[in-house]
Amino acid sequence: MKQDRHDGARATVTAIKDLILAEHLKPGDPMPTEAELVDRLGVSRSSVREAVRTLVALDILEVRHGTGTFVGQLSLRPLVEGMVFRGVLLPGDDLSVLREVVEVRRGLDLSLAPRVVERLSGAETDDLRDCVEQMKALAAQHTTYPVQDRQFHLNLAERLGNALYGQLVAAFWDIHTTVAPRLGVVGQRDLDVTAAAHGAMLDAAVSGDLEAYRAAVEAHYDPILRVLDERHPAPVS
Amino acid sequence: MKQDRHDGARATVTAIKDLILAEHLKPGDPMPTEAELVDRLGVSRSSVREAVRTLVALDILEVRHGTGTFVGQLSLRPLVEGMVFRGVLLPGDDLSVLREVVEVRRGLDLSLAPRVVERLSGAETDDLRDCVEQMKALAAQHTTYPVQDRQFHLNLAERLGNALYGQLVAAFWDIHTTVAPRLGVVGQRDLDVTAAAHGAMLDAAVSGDLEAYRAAVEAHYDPILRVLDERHPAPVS
DNA sequence: CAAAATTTGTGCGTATGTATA
DNA sequence: GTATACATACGCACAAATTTT
Repeated sequence: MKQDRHDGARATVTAIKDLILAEHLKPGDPMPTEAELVDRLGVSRSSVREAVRTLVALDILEVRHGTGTFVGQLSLRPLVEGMVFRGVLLPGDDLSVLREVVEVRRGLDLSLAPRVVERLSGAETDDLRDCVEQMKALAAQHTTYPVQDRQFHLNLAERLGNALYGQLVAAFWDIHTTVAPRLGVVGQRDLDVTAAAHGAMLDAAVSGDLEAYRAAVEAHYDPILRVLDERHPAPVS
Repeated sequence: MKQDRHDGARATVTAIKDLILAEHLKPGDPMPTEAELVDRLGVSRSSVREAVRTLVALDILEVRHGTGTFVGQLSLRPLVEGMVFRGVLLPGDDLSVLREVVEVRRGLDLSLAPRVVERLSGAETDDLRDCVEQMKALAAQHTTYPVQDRQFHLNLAERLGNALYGQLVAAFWDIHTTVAPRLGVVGQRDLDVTAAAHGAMLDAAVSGDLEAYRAAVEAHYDPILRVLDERHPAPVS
């Protein structure tokens, strides 16, 4: 080892990670107690606790008060937390961070288009159909539908055989919907347009029309991008 | 408030975040000292330190020993660290995590294709040309070229007017190149193919040929995906 | 160059809150 | 309800790194 006695912080973090790998622990498995980690790693309680804090922040560990420490779910929650803070800290004159997030969301959906169409053409789509119907009904009452919106994109991503894609879609959905209200971007007026866009995406996908699906995705993100344009001209067309 | 005296951990984290927002601090700005945070937040030094650890893990804070604490760069480093650990912890029988990462990289590049072609057609591309030439030269000597590879994708993303896209591309490049060696995925035999694919991407972009660019992106990721296929059949075509 | 001041890093003891048996 | 095990919080003392005097 390069550092036996010193540099406890970083060394302890990697030591705990190595321990997880060496014991072949999986998400949800129990970790040794703090006291046992102190013994096995040869560092103080403070160092162990601070290292555990670091790993909890990354969702590599999970601590349940009074119960114990467990291997975390390795989710993208750290990405969401960091990007949300970035969004509110660096709004920019043109809400640039929020714009970039929306553009990434559109890019993710567009890059998934071929697979979505392939998977959904002629398939069972009751869950997605339900989401769209609820959205349209709520839009008619001038009510927002965040739950249905998120569920729609999640159900879509779940059918692709790539869990990471689904988690990225969900993560940027979370970032978007958390940052937008804090910056005063509401966009309540386009509820009908957005609900209809979801329906168009679904219709295009089940009928196997790739280009129509791509167009529907564009229409889905058009309202929010126009709201951002009203505040400041887009840096790109 | 539900927790006035207790729950110092989470409360202190948000208190520090609120402090950054209230003072309008930007990345790189100095933070109050630990002692001052103890006074202002009314919690113990241990709590402050653990909260700071959490924020350092998210790159919201940065600590320099003996100097002080500063606002962090809010980068995607936490995403990289988490995904790398996920990649080595959950390799799966089919190296599924690595496959998903590569597929996301391809998706990002494909979704950027229209913009790249628009921006590069007839533009100055000396830096990108240099990268490709160096790659080809190194490939001829059967040498890997990770630096040139990363630089190519970064230079590409930098021209798009969306910093987040560039950081995502760089982050998943880092994840890919960190995880692949640990799982024994080398792919040294396809150095020529990959170098040529970069050249083809550049040629297609400057000539404004969107479809040729898309094809070159596919060719770029084809070698690594074939290597993954050899170990286990792909879950999707 | 050297000493002092400042700031973060580490270790340890103790008291308290919380979940489980 | 009680006991036990565990995590959480606090405070102090000292070590290490950096900047300033």
